[in-house]
Amino acid sequence: MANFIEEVIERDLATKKHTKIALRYPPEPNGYLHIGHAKAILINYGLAQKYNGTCNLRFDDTNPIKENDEYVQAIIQDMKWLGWQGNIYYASDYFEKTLEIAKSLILKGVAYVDLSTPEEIKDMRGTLTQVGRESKYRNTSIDDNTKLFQDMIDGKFEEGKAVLRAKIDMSSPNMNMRDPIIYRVLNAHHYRQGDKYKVYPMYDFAHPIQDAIEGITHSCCSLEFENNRPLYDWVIQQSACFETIPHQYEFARLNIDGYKLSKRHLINLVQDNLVQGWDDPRMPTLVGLRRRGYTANSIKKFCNDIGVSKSNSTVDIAMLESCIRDELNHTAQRAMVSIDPIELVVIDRDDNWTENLELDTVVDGQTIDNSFVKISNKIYIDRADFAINPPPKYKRLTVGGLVRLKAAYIVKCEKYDTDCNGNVVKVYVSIVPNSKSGQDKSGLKGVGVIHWVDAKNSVDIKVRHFDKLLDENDKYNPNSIEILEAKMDKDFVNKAERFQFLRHGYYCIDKPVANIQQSNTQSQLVFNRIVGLKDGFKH
RNA sequence: AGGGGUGUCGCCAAGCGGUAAGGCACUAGACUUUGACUCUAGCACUCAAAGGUUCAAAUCCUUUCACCCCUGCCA
Repeated sequence: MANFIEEVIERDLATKKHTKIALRYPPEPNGYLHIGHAKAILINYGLAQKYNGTCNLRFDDTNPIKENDEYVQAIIQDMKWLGWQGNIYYASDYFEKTLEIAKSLILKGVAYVDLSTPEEIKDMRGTLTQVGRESKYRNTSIDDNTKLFQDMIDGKFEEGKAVLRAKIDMSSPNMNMRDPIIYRVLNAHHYRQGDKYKVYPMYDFAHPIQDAIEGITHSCCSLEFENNRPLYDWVIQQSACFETIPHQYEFARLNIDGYKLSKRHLINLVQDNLVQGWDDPRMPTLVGLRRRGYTANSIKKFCNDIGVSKSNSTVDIAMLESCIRDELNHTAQRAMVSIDPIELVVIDRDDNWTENLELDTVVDGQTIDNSFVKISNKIYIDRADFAINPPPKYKRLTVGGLVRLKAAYIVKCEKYDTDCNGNVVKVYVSIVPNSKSGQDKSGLKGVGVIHWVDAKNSVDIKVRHFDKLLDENDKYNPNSIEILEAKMDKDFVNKAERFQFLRHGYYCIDKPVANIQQSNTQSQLVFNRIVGLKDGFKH
């Protein structure tokens, strides 16, 4: 089952239009990559792999004002994390060639220097329903244009005083074809080229040239560039100096319900300190997702599942969650962790009582782990696992009720203590005889099971639960992070990075992504909840 | 004198004239020492709408409607 781009490639390969395909992912280094970029990366790199081609990483660094090396390094790291391999190029390395082509267009009479003000140029462009007007500089002689452009290159014009324009059609219904600007004067320091250049090419001019230089066969980008394709083709055609003629194909960008996938928006969240940084676990950035605990494989699976099409769509976050659950269900270390714990005392055992119990993990009928846990007469259970007035179908501990302590015994609740506010602080239970896990002769069936943590063997941890960063009005959701106190068996803490905390969900030890400075350094162990378990309990 | 795209289940998405794949979500049940996993069953007589062509239309034609993109010296 091939998507529409694969169909094009298969046809091009079958007709020998190309014997080998070449793709590229061309980010501007002006921010961190997010999961929407992962989709684009995986489409391009995935296509290259599937058809035995190549996929370059090319930094589209034609606007020095917004770009820097921190972003370059971060992007390289994220690309590699996703499994990409290939060559790295920089658009700014092509500036000489780009300049040369611009000069040739002047010589061909299809480019001219316009000395109009930005306002005049905007005014002359017309509107969506009105044709534009031709600039008075449109018919300057080739010699004068050549000299004028050299003056631009030499820095003889201030910013905004001169631009190089392609001479196409001021009455085109496509605004991009109304004599688009292809070079502008910029007195900015370029993070790689320094102060070498005073003029910088515009995306529409530079991009097709970059593709052609690298021999790209299929230039895949997102839908909003559809209107730029005629200009892309125009530049390639007018340049007339390339062996391979690249073609542009557009696909819909990713939208996820409850998230806003735009660099601009994410950079604001970081700058406004609404999040801790680019790698905040709530962020849809690749570094954020990674810190949250998502694996590269789960993101690949997700991008594969959502498909490639040209229709604008918004994917349910449940699809992403399903991908990581599916993976971690088979790979995550299981551990019992008591969140918002209350004390539970076994009244018919003394302080010296201890047993070593076997905790098996069975998934899909397969035993994937055997661990051991100690128990004593003082343990912790979740506050939510005890109820004085249980709701219907409650399968946990109630006054006078029975429940099995996972991997241990069935216990009966004898009594409980509350504090002055009526909150339960301690629950007392007795052990049902002959009910030990694995050798149960009690004859009791259908008893609910809850997890627990041995008090003597426990360590305090914090767990962080996350919700959507934005509310339904796209405003910051202050409840997007919740920090809870919990108890964990200290023997399990270092067993893995990613856990399934039994009956809770999948968690990952919090570890700031390298390269990114982290403001809060906690001495206490912190686990991020990647995603909760599906909950079949009908409340 | 506007142009370029897209509309198939709650959400993605196959389908390319021969009688609506799949995934996610959801519902019911089985199993269960995780209310998880797994299993079983259910979930579009209909493809934005209306006409038309055809033995046969989501697929072809016509008209209409809705949504997205384009008037940066951003990419």
